[in-house]
Amino acid sequence: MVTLAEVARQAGVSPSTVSYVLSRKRSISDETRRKVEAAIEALGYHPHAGARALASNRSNILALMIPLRSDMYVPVIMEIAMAVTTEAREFGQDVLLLTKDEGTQGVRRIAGSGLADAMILMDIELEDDRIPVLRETETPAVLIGLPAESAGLACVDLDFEATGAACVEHLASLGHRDIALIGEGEGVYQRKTGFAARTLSGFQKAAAELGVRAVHRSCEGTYESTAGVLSRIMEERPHTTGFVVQNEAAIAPLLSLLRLSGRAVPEDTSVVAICPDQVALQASPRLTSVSIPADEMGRRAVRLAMAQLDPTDGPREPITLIPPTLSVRESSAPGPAA
Amino acid sequence: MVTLAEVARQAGVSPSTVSYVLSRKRSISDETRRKVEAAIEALGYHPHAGARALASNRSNILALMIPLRSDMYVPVIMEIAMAVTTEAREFGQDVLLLTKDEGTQGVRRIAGSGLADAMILMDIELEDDRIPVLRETETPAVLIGLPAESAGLACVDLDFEATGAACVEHLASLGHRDIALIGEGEGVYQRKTGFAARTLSGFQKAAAELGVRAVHRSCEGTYESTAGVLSRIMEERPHTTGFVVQNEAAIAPLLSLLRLSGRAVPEDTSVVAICPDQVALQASPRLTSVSIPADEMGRRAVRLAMAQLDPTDGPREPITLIPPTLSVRESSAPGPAA
DNA sequence: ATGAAAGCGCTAACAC
DNA sequence: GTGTTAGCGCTTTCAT
Repeated sequence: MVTLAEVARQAGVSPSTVSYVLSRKRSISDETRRKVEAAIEALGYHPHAGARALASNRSNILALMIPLRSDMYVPVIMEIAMAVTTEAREFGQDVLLLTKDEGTQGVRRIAGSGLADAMILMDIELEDDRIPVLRETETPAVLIGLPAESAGLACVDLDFEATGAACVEHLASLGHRDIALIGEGEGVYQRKTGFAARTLSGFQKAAAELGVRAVHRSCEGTYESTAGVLSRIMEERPHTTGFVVQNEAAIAPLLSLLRLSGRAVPEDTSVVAICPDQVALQASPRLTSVSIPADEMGRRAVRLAMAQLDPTDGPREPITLIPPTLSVRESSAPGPAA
Repeated sequence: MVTLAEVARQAGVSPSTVSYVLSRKRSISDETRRKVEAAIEALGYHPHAGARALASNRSNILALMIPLRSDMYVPVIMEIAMAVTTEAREFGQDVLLLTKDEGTQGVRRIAGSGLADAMILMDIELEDDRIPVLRETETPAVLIGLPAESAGLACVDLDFEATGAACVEHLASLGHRDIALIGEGEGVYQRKTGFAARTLSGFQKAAAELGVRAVHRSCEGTYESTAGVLSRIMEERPHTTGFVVQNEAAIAPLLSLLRLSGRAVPEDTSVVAICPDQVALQASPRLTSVSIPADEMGRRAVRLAMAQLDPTDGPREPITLIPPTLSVRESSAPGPAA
């Protein structure tokens, strides 16, 4: 193993100089810097992570806690994880992957061991039991999602309330008067993950304001359950011409079912999805959608985490709600003339 | 921060004793052990990861390198990552997430810094440039996938050759004489990831042996490309009654298209998928499939990695090919009587 | 069965 | 602009 001391010897300087060349915490003459860099290169030196963590009290690791098996659409989680990892590298940080089933124990372990400098938590429940531990241990942390009580915590999330409203507004502006929200599975609402409820709330408020008749049904996302939900909606509200789909798993079945029942999209029926762009683009027809900005959420989470570690103790903005972006594609068109 | 020294003082023993209680590397009297454990509990002590890594030359971290954006089905990657993480915890290890785009640099960085004790690499290409670096740096490593030259490397993968064959055998045994393989996108074959080619090879050999007419078409997985592939197959081989689908993204479009064209599954046409069980189960009808044993692959990879770290230097088995399991469900049925 | 003490490789005062 | 050196918290000989 190549050590900093060896690099120093090879370069003919002191160990601390090598350290300072690396950390840029003190000015170094060009000549010295060159010698050191040459030695580093020649020896293929990499600082020992553990030694550095011990001496500096900084591990340069961000812990990311993600759901083990989730109701949420897996690609979204994956995209967030990749965004976090990529952005973290920009700050010279690595990412440690933890599963949510480690729960409060996991948070304690990370906080206590100095394994990570900060934590990023996903799948936040309204009354998430990890939050008190975060507060108690004073671990720098960023939540992706919104808990009931977020005081003093950094949070990032899509503005789901505005998202629900945006979908209604789009359909209403096209002249649809009867619309339906095909939501997440029952479990998601009961686990109080917040986002589904917030979408629903925005959906209902906007519908009320715009005078649009709106129904909501939760849906498990299988072909059968989607078929059941769809037929119930069409029985109760035969004039429904607009659908908002929140459960990504239900998208394919819904399109397939509409096609089978002879309702053309977008000629007879409009569909607006809340899903990653990738999903909206690969469907046929390409879907009008509000995208889930997984990449941006992940990157922002990292930046908020880094801000907490930074000495420049700027006032931490408590909650970052990313405004929804609705992209009009091929699945929505003017509805029945009123 | 609670240190081992504080625990020692509180328990009235020496620091080394506390260390030995933790590592179980020396026998400790029951009484001493109890005192130490009580102190640990009372103080909420967690060993400092960096200090431990420095002193022991073991980080208790496994690095997992996964594709950033992949041709492979995302849920499979995710499931492997989760399996690795879960299994790693069983060995007291944590998982560091790296992206494949860090490439050989990433491998060098990890190997040189002692950040991880071993690496697990996914998305292995036939001539993967990370492999020489692994050899050169003598980093303990496990590959999930099969490179062209695997000498001296631990590998885990599904036996895709046998998988392709198993699908053919199943369809042949049901009396299908004309079958088609809807494969991965062109890119996957060209990037030489091996698994797609191995499946094809097994498919073709088995077909030849069993006297079944077989075609293969690559498919990007979008609705349009699936439609194109399907219509071309049906033009060229109108008697095709059996499909094997390897590209998971093509499953939903294929089922939808078959339904539209009036071919009932499984009455008129049989479909066998190569996909995670979860996907096979949520389709309608539930699909006969060879499952991708993501969980088992991840767990085995961890065990192989741990075996390399272990002093008990048992002979390392070079390649672990997991035999395919075909589960008969509702999408396959007897074909045309010959 | 337990203790004392020498590092592990790096950072960051404290010198100059 | 550079060197000297005292730790960081733990593991692990070497003693007893």
